[in-house]
Amino acid sequence: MKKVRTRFAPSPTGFMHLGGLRTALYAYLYAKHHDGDFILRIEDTDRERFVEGALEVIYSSLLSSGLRYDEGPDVGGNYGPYTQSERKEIYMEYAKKLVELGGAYYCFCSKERLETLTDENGNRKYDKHCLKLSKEEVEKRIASGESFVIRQNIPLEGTSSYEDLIYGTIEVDYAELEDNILIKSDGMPTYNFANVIDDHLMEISHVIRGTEYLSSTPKYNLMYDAFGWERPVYIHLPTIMKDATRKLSKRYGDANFDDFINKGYIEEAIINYVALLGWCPKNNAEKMTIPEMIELFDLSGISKSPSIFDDVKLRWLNGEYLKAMSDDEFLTRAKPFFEKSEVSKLYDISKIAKIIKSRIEILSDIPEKVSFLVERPSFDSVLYENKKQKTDATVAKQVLPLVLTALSEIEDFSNDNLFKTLSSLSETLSIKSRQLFYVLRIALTGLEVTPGGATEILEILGKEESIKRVKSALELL
RNA sequence: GGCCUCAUGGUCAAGAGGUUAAGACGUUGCCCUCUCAAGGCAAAAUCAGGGGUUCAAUUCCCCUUGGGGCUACCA
Repeated sequence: MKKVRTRFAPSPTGFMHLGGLRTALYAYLYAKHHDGDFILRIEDTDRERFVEGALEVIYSSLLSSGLRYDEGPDVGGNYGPYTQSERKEIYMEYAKKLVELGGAYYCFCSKERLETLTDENGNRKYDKHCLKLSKEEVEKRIASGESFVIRQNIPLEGTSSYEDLIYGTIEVDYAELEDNILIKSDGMPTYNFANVIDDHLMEISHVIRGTEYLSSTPKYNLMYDAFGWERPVYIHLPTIMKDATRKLSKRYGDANFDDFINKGYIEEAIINYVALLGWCPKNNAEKMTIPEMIELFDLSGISKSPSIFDDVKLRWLNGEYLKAMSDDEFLTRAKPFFEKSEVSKLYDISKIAKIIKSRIEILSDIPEKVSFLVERPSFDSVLYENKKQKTDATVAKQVLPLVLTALSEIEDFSNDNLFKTLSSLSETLSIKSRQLFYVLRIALTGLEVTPGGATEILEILGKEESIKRVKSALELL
């Protein structure tokens, strides 16, 4: 059996689009599931769209996502070069061959003339005007330096048909297709041409890409046929949507991998979530590692309809990854986000990390969650009032002074010890420990809701700061 | 407009003629609990509409409606 070779062929736009990332992931999973190769090819034939640093974005996003490619511009391989702009001569050579085979022809039409071809609906279809030019005339005009393009010669009638592994049989009438440009006047190929030549030359067995190519694939097949090449297997993927009517767009930052990383999502969670958009493994697994996905990946689980990107679920999944991390790993990843706040200078962030891990979904939630540790609170005493806990300012007034003395006598400010000592204090006061902890927590933080309980917060604040805070809370009462 | 294509809860989705129509996120409630999370339990919520085919359609066919894509010297 032929070796499975899939490819991811992004154009260097400066972003790693999440839709593109999913396409890359599926191509990778398919290849690896079948012990095949995954290839990266850069489609940079549009020179006007060149973006500085865009290649690095592609390389690093793929790598940090765990999608290692077997061949590519920066890792080499036997089918290079893997950057289309470096393959210009190859395309020209094959374009000329296609002209000889009758599958394409030179065209000298001016932009002005093409515009006269526009119909009442604003659509334009080339009229094969230059197809009737004799070989001699074409040669003469090229020799004289006239600018030209090479167009695909598509039959005027007939129907083309192919099998897509997701969508089934696709039939399109040739009459619907235009004699689109294969080689531009700058000598560069268009996507329409380059993808065919490269996929064949690089021996890509399965072409995995978005549905935007579903209806133009017949054009590509025509070329495979004209050259006498075997067509690849096609696997078209449904679109990822922002909402019911809009695609995920790079523009708005809702589709950009790096933006998600900067917001404190972790790579594994993004990849995992994106894998689930349009694919459901046989065992219905949701949280999966890449090796597990490779094992489970199957085309029958891929859906045909577009799916809407749900960042609420992504956040949840990211939270799952966070919770599953060891404390050390979490701390390492969370550190940059702690450092966006003053807390990292004032307290032991490893202690904060422990209590916060299960209370955030993305790392960028951290600074806001811990800000109360930086600023000593000022608050109204109504905060002490809580019906369920049976507390209010009166309870606070009664309990807090005694807690203060207790705190100043405690040497071991560990959570366990604080809990034990203060619990027994509540017993001697014959109040519920939860009442004591509630008012203490309020006194320490001035917040109705905090990450962690009173004793955990005491441990983080330390003896000195804790006492200061309780004192100042008493003054406010 | 033409062509291609899609359609199960709010979202991701399983199910491929006979099911009490899975599961997850979210929502709501309860339990646990030093607040909140986390964790546990439970509940509400779906087959777009209309025709066929069939003993039987969410499942097959057709139409309608709605969504997406293509229709570039962009990919």
